Amino acid sequence: MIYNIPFTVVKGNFRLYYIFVVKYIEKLRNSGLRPTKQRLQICEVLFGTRKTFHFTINDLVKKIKKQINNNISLATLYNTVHAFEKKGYLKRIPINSNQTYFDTNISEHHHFYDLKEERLIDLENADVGPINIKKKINGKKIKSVEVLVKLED
Amino acid sequence: MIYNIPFTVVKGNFRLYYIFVVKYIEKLRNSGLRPTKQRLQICEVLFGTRKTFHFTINDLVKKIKKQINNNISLATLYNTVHAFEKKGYLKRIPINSNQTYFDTNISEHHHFYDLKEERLIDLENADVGPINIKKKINGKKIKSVEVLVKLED
DNA sequence: CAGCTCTTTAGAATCATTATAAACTAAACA
DNA sequence: TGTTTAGTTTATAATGATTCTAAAGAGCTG
Repeated sequence: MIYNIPFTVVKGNFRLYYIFVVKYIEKLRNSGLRPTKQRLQICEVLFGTRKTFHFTINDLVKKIKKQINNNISLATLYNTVHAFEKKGYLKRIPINSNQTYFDTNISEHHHFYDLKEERLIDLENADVGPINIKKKINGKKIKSVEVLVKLED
Repeated sequence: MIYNIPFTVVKGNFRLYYIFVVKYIEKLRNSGLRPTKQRLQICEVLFGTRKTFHFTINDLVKKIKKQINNNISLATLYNTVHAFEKKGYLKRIPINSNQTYFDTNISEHHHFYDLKEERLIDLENADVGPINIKKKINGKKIKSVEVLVKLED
């Protein structure tokens, strides 16, 4: 299959880049999302690094501005992040904050929240013993179990 | 000590009422908060029932309107709820929502969140097996461990 | 009662998020 | 390849929870 890459590569290794972009195109098509220029650029920023990370929409705005030679409207960032969340490519982190936090680490895991520094830290599943929920609510099943560990000095 | 109750009792048993109000006056004074008419009325709504409950500021507005023969400004509700949270009389529930949820149950416990009905349900500590956090962050200590169990049909 | 500080208040301001509706574009089809 | 269709992007407006402001009110101490 021939892929029509919807934007030009400004710098870097085109071949490698092409492979990555094709991967995202497949991913998006497979989940019924059209691989637009904006979505591919957002994929690159969110999923193009080895390390996973936490971010708010505001953080993403800054990352896009820094990494991409193009502006993406705020509405598109919201739409895309929400679409990715719905498809399971991102997770929303349950924490009280004026902004919503998302996580590119979609594995089952938990979080530390450093109250002083207002910083989230991953807590892998292996770092938390098994959690046994004894109570049952009839007609309902458990979709997820999320642990937030607040830290102080 | 003589207490000057800063508002009149509209209906009900005055004697019993007086005892409750005095209890709240002590509570507030002991934590450095002046026992104002508004704070006592809010105490009544939040702590005057046997059962604990979850609420948003918006819920509280409705409860106040229904139960108290007096209007309390929105700013005061925010101020008071935040003051009570700071003193440990209320807990903020870590959940993603456009509104902040508070809990009058300040015991160590967790929550179910019914995604379909958008409803919080208490999960007492005894309903959850012990949680063992194996990872340590140096210089930091654990302040709280909160579990959110999401439910689906 | 006087003086002081804390509290309440209405209304304005802020800020994240969502809605709108017009322009745009990927995909399907002729 | 051009046309059609449905999904997307965009600037901008609207919404809504929360916070700010500063002036008036009310506990508290002496």
